[in-house]
Amino acid sequence: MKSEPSEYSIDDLKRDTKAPWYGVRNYQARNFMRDLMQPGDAVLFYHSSCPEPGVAGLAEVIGEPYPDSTQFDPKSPYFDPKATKEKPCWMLVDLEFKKRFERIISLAALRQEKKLQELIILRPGNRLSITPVTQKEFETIVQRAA
DNA sequence: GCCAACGTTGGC
DNA sequence: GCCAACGTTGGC
Repeated sequence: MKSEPSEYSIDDLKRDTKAPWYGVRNYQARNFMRDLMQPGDAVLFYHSSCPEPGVAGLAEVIGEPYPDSTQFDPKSPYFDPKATKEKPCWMLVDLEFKKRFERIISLAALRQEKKLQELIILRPGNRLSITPVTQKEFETIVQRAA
């Protein structure tokens, strides 16, 4: 899951311990979250749009997906006039902090790893803020942090 | 349903 | 700040 550290970083999650992942407004990313995520799932926390983009740590999904309340709030930048409480459009999950890597696993390092050639986030032009990762990809990345 | 214009993302 | 790659919007 991507986040701009100037908005919300792994250190923010460490401080808060838990956080709702609100503000996803892309259908494909929402579908991954809604259809694939389950409590207990491990999450790679990725810092984007920053001096050193890369995987900054680990989190865990701690509940079923549920409606993102910011879509109903006219004062929120994530307000969506098409959404109603009867028919919510956008979902979120709650995350719990697990680990902050001592060093960021940089995007450059991810690109150098042959086992990660299929990683969605490395595909040209990919901008999705939430993407699935295979078990092997996950293990390869976590090993790099050791 | 097509497509041009526009907005956003995100690395560099 | 630039720019490529998308996604979204809205006229037709």
